[in-house]
Amino acid sequence: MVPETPEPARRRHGAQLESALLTAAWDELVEVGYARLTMGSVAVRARTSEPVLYRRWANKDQLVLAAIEHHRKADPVAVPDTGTLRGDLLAHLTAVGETLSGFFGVVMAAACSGLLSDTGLTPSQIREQVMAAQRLPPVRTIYRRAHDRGELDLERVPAAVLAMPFDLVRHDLLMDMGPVRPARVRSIVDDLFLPLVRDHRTG
Amino acid sequence: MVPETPEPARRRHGAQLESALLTAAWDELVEVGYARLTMGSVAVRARTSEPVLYRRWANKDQLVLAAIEHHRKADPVAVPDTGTLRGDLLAHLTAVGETLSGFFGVVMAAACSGLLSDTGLTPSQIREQVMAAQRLPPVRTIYRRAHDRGELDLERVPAAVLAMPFDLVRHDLLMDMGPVRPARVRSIVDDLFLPLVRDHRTG
DNA sequence: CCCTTTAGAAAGTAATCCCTTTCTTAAAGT
DNA sequence: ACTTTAAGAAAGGGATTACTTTCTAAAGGG
Repeated sequence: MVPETPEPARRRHGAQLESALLTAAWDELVEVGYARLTMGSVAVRARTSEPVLYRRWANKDQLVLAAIEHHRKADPVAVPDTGTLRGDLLAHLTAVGETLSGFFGVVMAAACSGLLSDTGLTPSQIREQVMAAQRLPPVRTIYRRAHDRGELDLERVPAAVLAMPFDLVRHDLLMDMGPVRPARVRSIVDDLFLPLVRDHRTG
Repeated sequence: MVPETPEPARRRHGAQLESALLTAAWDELVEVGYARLTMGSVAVRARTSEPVLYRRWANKDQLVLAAIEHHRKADPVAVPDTGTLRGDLLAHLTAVGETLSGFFGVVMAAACSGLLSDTGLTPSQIREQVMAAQRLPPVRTIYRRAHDRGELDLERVPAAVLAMPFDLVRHDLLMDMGPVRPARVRSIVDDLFLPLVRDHRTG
């Protein structure tokens, strides 16, 4: 008689297990949202049990925050160097649109629906904390390079112009919850951003 | 001996009561968010009891949807006529920023955190349904008038340019959860929108 | 090969919350 | 004034869920 599914019963440990737990939590967050995510559902998805979660994170909020942080670090947004301001912007905005697809929506929803209970932070504080890392740093690099090439005068172009492409991509991510279409990225760069920069050319 | 707070025990009825219930639900939604809004908390805030709510709405989701709809109808966004494109835009964007402050964030959070359970709609469908009315109509009027005055050539200005001011205001509303600062509105109009429109002047 | 650690299963506790039922009585309609 | 409707209070059912407790046995370290 054949034993029914011997089931190796391998146990994961340490970093490997922790990563699996956080990935399971993130997937659950994306699929059903913060409110309907339960410790039980995360445990089942990770093929483990609840105490394994509670040994690592004190409560649901801590787990969700860790999952968000883990996902952000796992998928860094590319900052390519194409040699031109237009190329850099197209590439980076596209990367942002693809990598962060879903990210903002999920974080916003979590931040506004109940994440504030235990942490004691206001929704704004959570948003600021979680999104801060994505907001400015990579942009600066691109504009700096363009400035050094003479394509852009950082002193004369208004800050609102520099922020606008990223504000719009963020807007689309929040509103449509999916990746930003390539035609839209091109429109942002060619119809909106570049004409405004040309007005403030050095000279 | 004075009777301790005689408490007139007046009962509200019909439309007056219903409006009070929906207002209470909206306030609760803004203050604690969808997840932590309970039928009990709404009843207490409205100074009534839960059965009064259940006689009108079958469940929490229906109540929340009705509250959102009620709030939207109660505060229509103004579309003033100042005589110039710039004036119209400044006035209308400011009105949007004030009137819809909190609105988008609350709706997004609700739509993404649990509102989809009973309705069976996807988050995108709910967003589309609730936000559709605010997205395009008033804008057309303003641009139409500007076109007729010769300030704008609707045929030549890219759609992305026309949508941009409203996309940005919506972005700020979603990110900052508060009214948009006047300086920001001016910057959107003067630093971003008008320069782009000037490039496509008739003639 | 022993020993420490901890994964994973099972079961349970306490609290919350949606929603219902029942009853009294204040309004509205005629 | 009389009837009908529904507001408001009180109490509870039933389901979910965050979090705990206990126990067994598998992994890793020496």
